Amino acid sequence: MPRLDESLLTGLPPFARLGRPEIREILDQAASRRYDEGAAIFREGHDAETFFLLLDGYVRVARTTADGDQVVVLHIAPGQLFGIAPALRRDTYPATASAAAECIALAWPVQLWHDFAARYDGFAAETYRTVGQRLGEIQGTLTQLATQAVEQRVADALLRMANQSGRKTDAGIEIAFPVTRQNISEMTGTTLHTVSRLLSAWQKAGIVRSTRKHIVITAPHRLVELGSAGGPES
Amino acid sequence: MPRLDESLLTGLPPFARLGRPEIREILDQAASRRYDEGAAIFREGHDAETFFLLLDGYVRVARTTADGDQVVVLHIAPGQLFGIAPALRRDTYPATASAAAECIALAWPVQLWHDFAARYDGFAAETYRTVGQRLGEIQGTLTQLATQAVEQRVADALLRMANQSGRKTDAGIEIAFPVTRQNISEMTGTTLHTVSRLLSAWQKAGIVRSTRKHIVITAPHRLVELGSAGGPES
DNA sequence: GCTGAACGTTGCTCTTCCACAAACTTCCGG
DNA sequence: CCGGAAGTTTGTGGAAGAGCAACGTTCAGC
Repeated sequence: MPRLDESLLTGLPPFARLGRPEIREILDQAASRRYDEGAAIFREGHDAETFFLLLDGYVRVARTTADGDQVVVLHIAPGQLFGIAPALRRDTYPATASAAAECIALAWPVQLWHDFAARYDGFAAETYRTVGQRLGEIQGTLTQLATQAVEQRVADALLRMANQSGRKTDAGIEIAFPVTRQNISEMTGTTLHTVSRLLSAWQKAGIVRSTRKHIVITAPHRLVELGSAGGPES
Repeated sequence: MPRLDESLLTGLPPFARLGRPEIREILDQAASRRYDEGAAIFREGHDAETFFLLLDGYVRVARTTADGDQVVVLHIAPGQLFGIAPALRRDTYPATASAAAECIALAWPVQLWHDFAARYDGFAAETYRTVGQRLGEIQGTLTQLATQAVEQRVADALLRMANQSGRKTDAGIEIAFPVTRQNISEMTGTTLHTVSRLLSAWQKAGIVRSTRKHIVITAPHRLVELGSAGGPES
């Protein structure tokens, strides 16, 4: 296995306060793994044996209900830790993670988590900051699901993805990983049919352009109007 | 102020591994506070200056949307820590907490949190376990909201409250704190009207008995049927 | 014992969105 | 180049549940 380069970790929040030697130590204990698009990284309920740092790609975290429905809880962007069950003293993963696009991740055995937390300054703090952010994000999604209409939720879901992973192109903001209508429906608690209709309508209105698994937002401001409140008030 | 008795904390998970002298230390730094039913304990977005342990009563944690809707995220039962923003490196509360029933809580200034975590064995670990549990709970609510019909969500909300705070009476399981239809609708993302109709129907069917702000579940198993799957499959 | 406020019930209407269905397009492997 | 799989589009009911409205009930304060 090629030796991993230290620049992979420098600058990332959990390791921000560390010097090269510490980063070297951490890297030397990591395994690098690759996942094809759609591949499962870990599954809900399984023993949490590993925690991860996403180097490249996007990870989708989802839960499955008793009757087989999927609900997408959040997305992980490059540079973030995930599968951090040990930080919350869980010995089992609370959700399923799969590669939304082809992914490269570093993996460490859970036992090392407490080591890292004890030994490396800022590591635990940053991890918990991340947990806090995700908790907030999930609460936000919950709130939206409870109060907003479908159109607003879908608009917001698009904007959230664009914010977290948007690539600016000449045509507008492009969501950087493959997304199906089905995926979006799983994020917003609706059906792929409804999502398809909304996207078609928005495309006709010039707000988005979409092809198979691929969405570009051409008029973000109009989507914001749709999402945050409902139609433009009188 | 009367000196607080050590028995208040012995046996509670965050302090389980501590001896009397440590518990004494912790208590001596605590302020005891009382809140009337409905009183706000802290508000979303305000500076997190204090964290709490609920001794008696029930706390409702909610978020408010831009257009004034409330969404109840979870309930806190006696013996649990809450307002633990510092554990997640937040300097502001992510939600609003108010007393669902009259409450007695211990309060400490946030600065002490890191002290406690560093000095007292098991304190941080137990706190994070709690965070993990709540995260799981919220994910569960999210999943339900995204996939289940209103009737099932309301049934489940009742059962959750009964599980967490149920008092067994001769008539059935009684929810130990005051709940309005409005409250339930805020937990389930529906309207008080719909909740009222459901409760009426269930009362006619002999599943619950309810009076003003007060609910007794007389046939929990039938509610479980309603919640977990939908009507009894052929 | 009144009065007003908070809480609860119920009927009706109307919209939203799901369910079902069928066809079409894009993509990939052989 | 062909065939199938995966993803998408569009149409047509129909049902669930929100919105609106009006009225009834319980309770606390004076």
